[in-house]
Amino acid sequence: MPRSPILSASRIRTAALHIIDRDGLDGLSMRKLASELGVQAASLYGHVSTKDDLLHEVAAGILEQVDVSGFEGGDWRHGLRSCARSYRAALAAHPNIVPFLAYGPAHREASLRRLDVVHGGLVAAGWSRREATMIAASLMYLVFGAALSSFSSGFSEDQTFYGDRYPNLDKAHLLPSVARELDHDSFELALEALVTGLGARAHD
Amino acid sequence: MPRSPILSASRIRTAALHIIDRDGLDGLSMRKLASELGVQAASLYGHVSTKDDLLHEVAAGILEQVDVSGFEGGDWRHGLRSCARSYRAALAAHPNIVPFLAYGPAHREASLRRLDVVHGGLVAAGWSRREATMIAASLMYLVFGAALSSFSSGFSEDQTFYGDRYPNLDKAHLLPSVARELDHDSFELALEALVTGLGARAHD
DNA sequence: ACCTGAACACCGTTCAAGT
DNA sequence: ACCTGAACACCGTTCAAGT
Repeated sequence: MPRSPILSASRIRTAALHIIDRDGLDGLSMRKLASELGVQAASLYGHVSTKDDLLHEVAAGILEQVDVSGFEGGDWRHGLRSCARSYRAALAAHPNIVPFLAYGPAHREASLRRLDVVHGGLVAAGWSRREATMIAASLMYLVFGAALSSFSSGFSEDQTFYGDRYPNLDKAHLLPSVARELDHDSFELALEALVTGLGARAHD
Repeated sequence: MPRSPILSASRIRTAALHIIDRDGLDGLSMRKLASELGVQAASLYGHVSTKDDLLHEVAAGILEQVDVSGFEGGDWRHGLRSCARSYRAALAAHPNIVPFLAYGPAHREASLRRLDVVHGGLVAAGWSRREATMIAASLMYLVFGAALSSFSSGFSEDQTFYGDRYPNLDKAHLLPSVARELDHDSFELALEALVTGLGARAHD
């Protein structure tokens, strides 16, 4: 007979994220979550309205980590770079939830607030409102694409898996161990190319 | 008493993709799929080994549409542009399946074959094997990011939803009707910036 | 050869009931 | 106030049985 509550919304969120990190997005069920919290599934609904809602809350917690302050200096190149890196790091810390995060980010309060800052920073740097929107979108494409279709996930440790079917591909790059570093470098290359490419049409 | 089979693997794939397009990825269940084919759920398992397997087959059918022939001319800029556009178009035709497609594309035969062509084209144009891999990755990031975190999905028709909370955001850009065009233009901007940015370090 | 009916082990969610 | 037990309407998948 516990005098203080076992459950709380934040304890539930933490446990849910832990399960997602460990077992994947499909590995999270309300029953498993409850059992790991030492409780019955039905008990969760006193603190959380729905599974979907819980996921949105977990998602918001991750978005909260994204640091958008790089735009404060007035240098849009630095703002873009630092924001992109921070965003990517936040997503890479919890790769399994990215597919959910990517779904309808526009409705998310935390997402819009950050988008607003990026947009404002770009306009302050001389871009038109329309350009600012498109550049912010490009940034999102890159960040979510990198987090999602990441090279490091999905390659086989077994080199013979690829056989000789792909003559051009460098087999060494398909090793998961190499792929993590390659993912990082590819993201940096794409980010730098984007900033350089945008610079070619900048107003400064 | 039908003399010819009702079901076939391809009829099942077509119906599955139709349901995904209409009801979303979560809207596809084996029971619903069976019922729309006028059959019991168990019957599907004579033609398809598993739901996951079915999804992979549907995914392969979409990847098949991606045209990678733009690299044949030897112009890597044209190759990159045409491949990116074709890829994006293929994904945009079936946005609901993109989260699944993005998951572990590296294991997919169709995906690897196309990646091999892109890689070969880049190397033929003078990029190193490592650069070619990173550029191909960048391309994937952009394409999947654009297909997934697309602006056109997720914005509210209701302008008052956003209130005055986001002073910088141009409210007009949040309209779904405008967002589709904005998505296209943003993708083109990012693609052009990427090609330009890469050109700054090209070997030609 | 192809499809069905019934079953198994799961889901998310609700709600009266217990403490 | 907080948690439980049982139930409802779903899942994916298997398998003996029907034609």
